[in-house]
Amino acid sequence: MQNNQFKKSELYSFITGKASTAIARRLQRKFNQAGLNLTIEQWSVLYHLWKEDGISQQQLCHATFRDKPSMTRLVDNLEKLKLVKRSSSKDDRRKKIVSLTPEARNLQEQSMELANQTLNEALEKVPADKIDVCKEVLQVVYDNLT
Amino acid sequence: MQNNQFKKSELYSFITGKASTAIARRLQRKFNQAGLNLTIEQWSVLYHLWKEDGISQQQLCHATFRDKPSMTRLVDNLEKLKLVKRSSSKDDRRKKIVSLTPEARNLQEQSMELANQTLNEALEKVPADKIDVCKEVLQVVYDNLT
DNA sequence: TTTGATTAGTTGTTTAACTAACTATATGCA
DNA sequence: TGCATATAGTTAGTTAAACAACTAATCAAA
Repeated sequence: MQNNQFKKSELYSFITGKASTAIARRLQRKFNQAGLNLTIEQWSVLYHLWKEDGISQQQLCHATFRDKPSMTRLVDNLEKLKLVKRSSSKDDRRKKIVSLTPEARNLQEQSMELANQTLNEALEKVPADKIDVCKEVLQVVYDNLT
Repeated sequence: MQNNQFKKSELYSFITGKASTAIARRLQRKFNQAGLNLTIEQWSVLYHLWKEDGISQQQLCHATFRDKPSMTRLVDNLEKLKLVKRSSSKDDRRKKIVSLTPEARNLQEQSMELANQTLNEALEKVPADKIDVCKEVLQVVYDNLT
């Protein structure tokens, strides 16, 4: 079977996502050092809102690959930090629309710069073509399981 | 810069480890369906003990890429489940040696089979050479950051 | 229209991650 | 030897993830 060698040797670290854990820790440390009072999980929600503001919690669940209770609490905490506001959708009153505050917009440039730095450090000495293959494999894995 | 394209398009999902999250969720669901009362994190500790029984918590921290407080609680919970026992090292009384119980040894075969199934499902249609490249990239990322 | 199923979001509970602060033991050097 | 430092592990507090059970709103079909 084609994948046997992979499974035997690296099964565990693939499952536990050591690489992405390492990236997230590095980024979190950069946030803390920069005085950004923001968790990576909160940042990941803002990241999608910067791309498209005013989407529903459900859409954020899909974008961030988290379940509904997790998103409820993330939005709760972002609201406490005054970085987002909830409002009910006029089309569908079940939906809560999550919108960025000006304070959140001010965080975009700095936090994205730190994220880019982190990825540069993570991918140092990795050739672009290998990164592409890696991306592709991770995408297929994700698609296979969802 | 070589990595720009990567960063722009897939930065976020690389950081959040969507692929490894998907794998872990699938495996957890298999454990639950099989009636294995075990979290993936607990399993990851047992996994290393199956490879080498009777190592210290610190060694488990290194193997699983977790910090000391996390390991304290994981071992606490594994002890409650009667899957491991702590004992003090005779060489160094600061060290707690973690040892498998017979019950834990009984879980090895079944859980590893479910883990292998999960990886087969995850890596379906992914050619072996691409998996190798992906592994290599993830290893370099990990090494770059630790 | 009314009833049954679906969808959006919330709440409660358990487990885990991370930081900081702590205890206890071991080590190394003056 | 004695004291500073480092190491192993624990405890406390906050944030987050997963699951189940729940409320409220919408939709669809008889």
